[in-house]
Amino acid sequence: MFKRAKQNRVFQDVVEQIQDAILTGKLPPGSKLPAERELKEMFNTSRGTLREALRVLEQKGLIEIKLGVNGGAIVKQIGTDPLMESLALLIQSGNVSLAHLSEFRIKIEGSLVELATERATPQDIEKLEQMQARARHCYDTRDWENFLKTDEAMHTYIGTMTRNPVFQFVQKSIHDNIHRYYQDFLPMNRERTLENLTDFDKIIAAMKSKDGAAASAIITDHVQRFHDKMTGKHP
Amino acid sequence: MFKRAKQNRVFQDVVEQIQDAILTGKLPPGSKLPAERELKEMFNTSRGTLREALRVLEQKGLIEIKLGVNGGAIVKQIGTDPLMESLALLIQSGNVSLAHLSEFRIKIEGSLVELATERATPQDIEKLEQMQARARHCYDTRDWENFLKTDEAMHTYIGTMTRNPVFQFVQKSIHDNIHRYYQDFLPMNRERTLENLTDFDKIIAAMKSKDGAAASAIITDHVQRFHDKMTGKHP
DNA sequence: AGATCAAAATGGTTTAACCATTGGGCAGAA
DNA sequence: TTCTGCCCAATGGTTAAACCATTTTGATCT
Repeated sequence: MFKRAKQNRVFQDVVEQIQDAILTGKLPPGSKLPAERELKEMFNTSRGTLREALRVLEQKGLIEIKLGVNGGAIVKQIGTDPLMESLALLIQSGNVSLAHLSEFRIKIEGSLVELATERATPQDIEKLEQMQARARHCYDTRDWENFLKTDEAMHTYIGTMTRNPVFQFVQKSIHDNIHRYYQDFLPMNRERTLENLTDFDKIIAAMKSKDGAAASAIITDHVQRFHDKMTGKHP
Repeated sequence: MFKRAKQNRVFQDVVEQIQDAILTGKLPPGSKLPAERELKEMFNTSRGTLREALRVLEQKGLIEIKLGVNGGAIVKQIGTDPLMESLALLIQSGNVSLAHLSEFRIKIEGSLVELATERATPQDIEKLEQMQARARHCYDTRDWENFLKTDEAMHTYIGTMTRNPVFQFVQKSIHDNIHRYYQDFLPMNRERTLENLTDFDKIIAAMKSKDGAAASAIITDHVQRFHDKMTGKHP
């Protein structure tokens, strides 16, 4: 019949008011909030309490705080950073294992490539081919570090080709979190890089012929092989 | 050559130390931190600064703070709540649309059901059939509210059948965030509920015969139809 | 003009006090 | 004895005032 009376901590009220103003666009990204000593007056609270509210907003990724004169709280463009951090916490806590993540990635990357193939423009294909050429050059000159960077950039670019930020975020967060823990076990040798090159050749070819199913199958297999190698070395 | 010297705000150092202790298991879930006035001495800092650190840890979902005597900061089991909150922020900010979410859901739910089918135990099937019976009873008595609850419970249960928390989290967060904004447009009528019942009949049958591809196709179509109806009413 | 330094604005930290909530214990009534 | 009501102490929540650290601005000197 009755709901529990709301526990009202002052700083939470401040957080809600500012967050509301940001989400409704009254405080657009890039705009600066008044100085702490002014805000304190506006909210009729103490500086300590106000600062607790700012800490929360900062942690949520809604504002960024700069030092010095003309410093202060600046409204940020909302991004995926806090999401990534939370995910990393989940993984580090052991509530989610790398095997779980990897399994998920294997499934999702197939769908992602399929969607990317459907929506690929000629410019996209061209861009991918340029990147693939760069990767091949790295292979020829045995520049493994840049090969890895290019490889990652290609995966990321395929993510943007979906034109769907959810796929992009999920791919990036899964990829980052897997590699953060696996990179020590990444043996970069001729064999593996060549395999990578061949796979991407096939994927680009499948995309060119608009064969989403084929592209999906290739990348699924590609990611699966990576998964097997890593779990083999790190059981 | 040199990295920028780290901006060391005192409260950040406190956050890191406590977070470290939690993640390494030195502070297991359920354990209680010392009182603020003790922690303040241990870290050799002021209470205000210490409280800023606690606010951050609270926002990260690592601790929970209780009031009164015997109150204090209690280490929480790390869960998906902060992740869900960040995702909700992204959606509310307009950086991610419901169409994006829904498209993602259509893809992921298929993979999820496929995996669930592979791993379904006879007990799982039995559980699903019980829930389906309950849903049918709700349909017969026109109890739409409980029908919806049962429907959601079945989706969630299929998520747990994957035995992979990543699938479970992604499914739950996507589902929650879609329904939070769509529920006003949910017309619960005989036709739609019957359709739901029929779909689940088919899915359970496919699971029984271990036909993951079929189960996947059915649920994908199911979710797609939901998506079309919602976007039709709310373009 | 350019270099140098001082001042002011602003976030970061400290201190000390008081308020609010909660749980436990104690005294008195039933 | 047992229940009720009250008070007390521990603990988080809030306030106030001061000082420190960083950074920009601009005035001054060369």
